[in-house]
Amino acid sequence: MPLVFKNSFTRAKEEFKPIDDGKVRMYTCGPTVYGFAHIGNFRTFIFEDLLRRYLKYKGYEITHVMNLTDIDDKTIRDSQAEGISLKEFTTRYTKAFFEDLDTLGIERAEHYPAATDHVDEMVAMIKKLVERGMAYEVDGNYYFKIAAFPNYGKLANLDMAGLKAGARVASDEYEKDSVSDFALWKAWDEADGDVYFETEIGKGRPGWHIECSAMSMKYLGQHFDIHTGGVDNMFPHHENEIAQSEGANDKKFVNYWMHSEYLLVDGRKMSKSMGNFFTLRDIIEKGYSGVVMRYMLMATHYRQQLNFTFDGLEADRKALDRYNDFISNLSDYAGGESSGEASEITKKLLTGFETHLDDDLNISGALGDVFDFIRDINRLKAENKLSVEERDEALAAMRKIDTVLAFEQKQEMIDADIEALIVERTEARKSKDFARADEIRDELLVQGIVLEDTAQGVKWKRKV
RNA sequence: GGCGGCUUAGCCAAGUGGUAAGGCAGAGGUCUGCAAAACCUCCAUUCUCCGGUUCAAAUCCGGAAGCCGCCUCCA
Repeated sequence: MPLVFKNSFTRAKEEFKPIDDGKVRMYTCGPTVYGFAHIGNFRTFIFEDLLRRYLKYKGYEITHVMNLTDIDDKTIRDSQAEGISLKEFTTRYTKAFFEDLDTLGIERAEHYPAATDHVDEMVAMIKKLVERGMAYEVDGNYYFKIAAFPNYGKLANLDMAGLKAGARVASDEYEKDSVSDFALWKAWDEADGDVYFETEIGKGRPGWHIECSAMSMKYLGQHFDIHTGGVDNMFPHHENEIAQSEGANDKKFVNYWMHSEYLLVDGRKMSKSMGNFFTLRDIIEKGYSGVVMRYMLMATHYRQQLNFTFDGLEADRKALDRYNDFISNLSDYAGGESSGEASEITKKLLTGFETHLDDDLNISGALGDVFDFIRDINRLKAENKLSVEERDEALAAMRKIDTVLAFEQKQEMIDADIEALIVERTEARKSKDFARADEIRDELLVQGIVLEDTAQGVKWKRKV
């Protein structure tokens, strides 16, 4: 089965063929580190994690770059409001961002270049664009000349000639040749305070779009395989990246563009004024673990809008329990007689899982295969028709697909006092003191420990 | 005004021509302390509506309704 992706640029599903055999170079638009990232941001990062992990599963060697935007209007404004340096301010939120990635089980990219560390590369690129007649300077500001790039608008399918000069164009940009031209470099002004770079093209700071072009080129070359991001970045950001990169290099920039759809909350785009705005930290504080959020953000196909609700999160918690209970209970299973069916069932899981993910990361289909497998193996187990070898084969398959899903919860050691309570409860049950036993169980639940009385004795797990 | 997407069971969600995956909820059952947890079984003659093409349509074509988004802050 060939691996197929929907390419936003051609608007068609295409077989994935890397530029270099067995290797994938991909770029992802990362966060602007001026606050805690919200769950909509993480929907995109989870999609990219699924893509990355599945490419690795398929045996590709990945070079993945995610930029950190640590300079822009918002970072400057908010750091000044706090009276701390831009660096101190963005370092705080960069650290928080990596903590959040860990919470969600998102695998690290190979490179996380920060914009402020790559101003030289951006300046070089701007100079090149000016030399080639693709950019011009007005009062220390540099703009990209869209008229010099005939393909502009091709990604977003916009006809620039038909665009109206809308009310949203800022009035202070009157000096541009065309309202559509975008800033590559912003000359220093008083509002920037001590935030500026002294460079060959003057004192100022880079625009947002140029950083992704300059940094992707530095780490991935002028032409690479996959560029991802949220749909809202398609225009103008990615359109501008194409214009800058191809304008500077005269070479195709990216082979496959992949965009993830929006996350909505209660059917609407998140906004602070609507009261439906959540950071990952808000969700964690409400008692959900990162892996539940991971499941929710991942379980709906990346090109479908995902409506976030707490009811949905509860349902996902249960589904995730089923996944983890299966692995845990199967690991504890002592094995029985083989019925000869298990190998076929396990093979079906792997085939189905791969066939679905090969089809533009059809995760819902893949999860359907996983839950089919869980039911089929549980049935054999209930009838004692699963041998030790078959059990291990099934577990190995689950571990294999979990390198992509990363849903499995390893049960770390529990505290001595919790252990003592579990022992006390077992004693209480022996002496038929069920009131005390239930009291202890409820107490442990508050601490996030769920107990299960099985024929082989008591089991515990952490609530996810 | 221009461009794009979506509408499948109570909720979430796969399925792009061959007769409706999966999860949650619900019902029944196994185990058990008439418990919890876990596990098993059942649960859409039908895919927003109206036409059309076809031996065959949730899937293709035309039309209607509703919802979401993009058109220079935005994952």
